[in-house]
Amino acid sequence: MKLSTKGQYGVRAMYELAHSYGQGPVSLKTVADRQDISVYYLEQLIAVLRKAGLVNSIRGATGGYVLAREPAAITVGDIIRVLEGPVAPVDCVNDDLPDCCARAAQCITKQIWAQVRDAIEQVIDSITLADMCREAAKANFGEGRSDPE
Amino acid sequence: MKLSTKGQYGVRAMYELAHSYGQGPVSLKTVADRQDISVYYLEQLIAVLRKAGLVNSIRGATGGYVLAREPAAITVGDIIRVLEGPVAPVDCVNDDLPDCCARAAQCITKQIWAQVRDAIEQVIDSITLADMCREAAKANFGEGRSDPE
DNA sequence: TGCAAATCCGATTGAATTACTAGGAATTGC
DNA sequence: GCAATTCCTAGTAATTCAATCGGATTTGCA
Repeated sequence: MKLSTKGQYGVRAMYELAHSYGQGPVSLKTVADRQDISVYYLEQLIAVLRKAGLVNSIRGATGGYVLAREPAAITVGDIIRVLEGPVAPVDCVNDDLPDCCARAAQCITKQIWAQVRDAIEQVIDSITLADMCREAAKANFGEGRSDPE
Repeated sequence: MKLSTKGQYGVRAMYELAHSYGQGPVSLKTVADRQDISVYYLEQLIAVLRKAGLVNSIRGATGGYVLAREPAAITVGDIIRVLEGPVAPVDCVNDDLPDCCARAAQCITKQIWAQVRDAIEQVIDSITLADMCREAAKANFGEGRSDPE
């Protein structure tokens, strides 16, 4: 039941873009430095996010990345699904794979995994990047993360 | 966010033992046949469950396995934790690893993962093997799974 | 007493995944 | 034209997954 670093790093990187939303593109190097992530690795993750339409890129010298939508319109669930795939603990409750299990009909565990999936989705689909920014602003009242650069 | 087959098979195997609870030991071969699991593989999983005190074994010719507690006293969460480890989506909200992340203090994502963990736990810790047997009995009213052997 | 059925235990293995690392091409602001 | 950036592809060491196998030990039963 682990989330890989793809999802973890992805959410942190997207938060960083949300944090600077409206102030022009942010370079990957900046994001990587602020969140302690390898630039090379982050490069791959952001490519997936870009292809999924969650971020836009600006090439060239002062280029970087920008959220494709406003922070309030992107949820943690959006990011995780793009980077980790469907949030189904097992394939038989993954709607993208309708008939993956021959035992589905008589399987007693299927409804349990569906409940787990729903519980996870309810959390991650209700938290937006805007929510995260709000939380961070509240928490850092007077310390640390108010550095102007 | 996937559950490995360890957890899936483990829950199904434990359900099978619950299904025959009070009727003497059930051999691994029987469990494996009924749940379409490799006996060799299941052998490894049941060994873990035994060492964790969830099942007892009876060796010898008519031996097999028996739940160590009554079905109502074993939850899906018990089984998953034994076979898959702590249900923390990331290590920083795993209570067994107190100081695994230097960024914990200023990390905005930590509380999200804690919410995900809690949501999962609320589901799997509230479902017992007895619940599963009850559900199965309800569902199979008149079809299939009432085979006398 | 011996056979068969079972649990036990440890080793191996092919495939996939993870988390990077690296190299180099293309784009663009200054 | 140079430096900073995005873009694309490939490689790679380590780990985990999901079995598979061989053989030792225990025990019920004829």
